[in-house]
Amino acid sequence: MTDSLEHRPSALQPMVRKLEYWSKLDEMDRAAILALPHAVKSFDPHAYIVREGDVTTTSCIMLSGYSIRHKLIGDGSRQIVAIHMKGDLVDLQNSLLGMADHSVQMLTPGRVAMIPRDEMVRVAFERPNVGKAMWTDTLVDASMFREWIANVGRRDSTTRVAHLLREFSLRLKVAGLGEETDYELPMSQEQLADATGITSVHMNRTLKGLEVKGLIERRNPQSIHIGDWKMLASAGDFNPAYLHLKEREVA
Amino acid sequence: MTDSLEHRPSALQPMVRKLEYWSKLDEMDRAAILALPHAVKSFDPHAYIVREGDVTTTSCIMLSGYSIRHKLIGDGSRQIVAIHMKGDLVDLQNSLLGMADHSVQMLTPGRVAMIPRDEMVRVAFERPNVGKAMWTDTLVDASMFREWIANVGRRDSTTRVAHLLREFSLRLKVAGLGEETDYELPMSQEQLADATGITSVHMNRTLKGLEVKGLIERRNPQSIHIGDWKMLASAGDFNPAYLHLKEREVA
DNA sequence: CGGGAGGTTGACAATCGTCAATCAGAGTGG
DNA sequence: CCACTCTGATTGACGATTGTCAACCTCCCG
Repeated sequence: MTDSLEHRPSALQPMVRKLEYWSKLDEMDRAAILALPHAVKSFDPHAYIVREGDVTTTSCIMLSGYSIRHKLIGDGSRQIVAIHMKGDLVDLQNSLLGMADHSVQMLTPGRVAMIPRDEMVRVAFERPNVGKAMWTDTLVDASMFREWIANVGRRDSTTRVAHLLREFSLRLKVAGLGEETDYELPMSQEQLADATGITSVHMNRTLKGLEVKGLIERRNPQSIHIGDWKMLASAGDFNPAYLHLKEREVA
Repeated sequence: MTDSLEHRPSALQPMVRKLEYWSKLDEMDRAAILALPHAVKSFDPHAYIVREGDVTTTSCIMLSGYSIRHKLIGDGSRQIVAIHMKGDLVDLQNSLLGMADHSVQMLTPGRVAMIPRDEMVRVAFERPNVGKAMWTDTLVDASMFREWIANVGRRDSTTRVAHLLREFSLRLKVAGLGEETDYELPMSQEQLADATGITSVHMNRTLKGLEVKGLIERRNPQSIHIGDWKMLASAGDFNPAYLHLKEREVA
C-alpha cells in the first residue's frame, strides 16, 4: 500500500461523474468537489480500506479496482453486503457514523481517494446540489441493501446467483466499465458464496447449473459471458428499479 | 383511513426526539422541525402507507403503532426488510428517490405524519444540524439493512429469530415504548417468517425451540417474555454496534 | 354459532451444507 | 526446466436444516 498526496484535481473526476448522475450540478458544484482535499492510496488485493470497529474520519471514493463490504458473523463465517467499483462512494456509510460497523476490503489492486469526513460534510451543506447528490447516493445504497436482503432471504441459490451476475453486468455498463454481456468477475467462488449466503461448494454447483442451462458461459473461472441477458435477468428475478437508474440505461 | 390537518405543533414531537438523538439541535432547529407542514393520517392494520411502484412526494414519521417495509419477490413470496415504530422516519427512503422500490404497510392501527418531501429537503439544507440528523438517520437505516442481510444470509433459523427478538426489545426500550424483557410483538408468525427468510411452519417450530431452551416465554402468540436478555443476545449473535446507539443504552 | 385468521403438528421431500478427495493453474526456488 | 506449494475449482457421498403438504386446533368476532 503506497500513500501519496494527489494534486491533479482530475483524481476526483469519478466522484463528479457519480454525483452528477444523481443531481444536476453547476460549475461551482463541480469545482467544489474537485477542490476537496484528498489523498490517493493504492491498495493490494485483500487489503482492508476500513475494518469493522475502526474509528473512521475519512470517506473514500473508488478510483479504480473493485472492493467489497462485509460483516463478520459470530460463528466465524462472513456475509458480503455490497460490491463496489470505480466511482462508488464507499465509505460515507462508515465515516459519518464515526465507527465502522463493517469492513471494506479490496478484491483487486486499486486506487482510492481518501477525503476527510468534515470536508465532505462541509461541501454537502455549502452546496446543496452536492449534498442532495450525496444523500441520494446513500439512499440508493440503502435500496441496494434492501434488494440484497430479498435476494438472500427469499430466492433459491440459482436465482440468487443469476441476480447477482445480472446486477453486476448492468452496473458495469452504467459505470462505463464494460459490456453487459462479457466481463471479468473479480471474485472467487468462495466470495460469491459469501455474497449470496450459500457455501462455496454449492456456489460451484450453482454456477455449473447456470452454464448447463445456457444462461452463462465461462472460459475461465473469472470471465462471465452472458448469452442472453434478458433470460438471465428473468432467471434472476431481476428488476432494475431498485438501482434508480435513468430510463435509457435500463433497457 | 382518516385524513386531517394537524395544527398542534406537538404532533411532530416524536420527530424532534428522533433527530435530536442523532445530532445536537438548538431551539431554532427544533422550531423548524415542529413548524413543518404536515397532515396526520390514521391507518388501519394492513393498510399500505406506500406501495412499491408509487410515485412518492411525501415523507412520513410514525407517531404511533407499528409498520413494516417489504419487497415482493417474483415467485409471489415477500421479504420484510425493516420493522418501524414510533418516531421512525419511515419514508425518507422512498420519497427522496421519487419512486418507491418497496412497500410500507401497517402492522397495527397507527398514526403517521405526512410531510411534503420538498419541505423536508428545505429544512435539511436551511438548518444543517437537522440535515445532518436526517442523513445520519438514513445511514443508520442502511446499517440496519446490512445487519439484516447478515442475519438472513449467514445465520441458522434459531439464531435469526433470537436476533430479531433481541433487536426489537432493545429498540423498544430506546424508543421509550416498553421494557426490554417483556413486550407485545405486533407480528404474526407468518410475518416473522417473512422477516427472517424462513417459512411460517418453520417459524412456529423455531419459536417453540427458543421456548424449550428457556430463552423466551409466551403467554399468548404475541407476548414475548425474555427471561435473560443477555442469553438471548448471545443465542442471537446480537451485537448492538450496528444500531449506533449511545453507550448508556446498550448495556 | 359459524367463519376466518392464525397457530400447531406430523410425515415426507428438497435444497443446501459438510467432509473429503482430487484437479488445475500460478508462482517460487533450486 | 522441474519439483513444490498454495489457492481456488471441482466432484461425490452423505447428512442436516428447512420447505411442503395437509390436517386439526384455538381463539376472536360478527
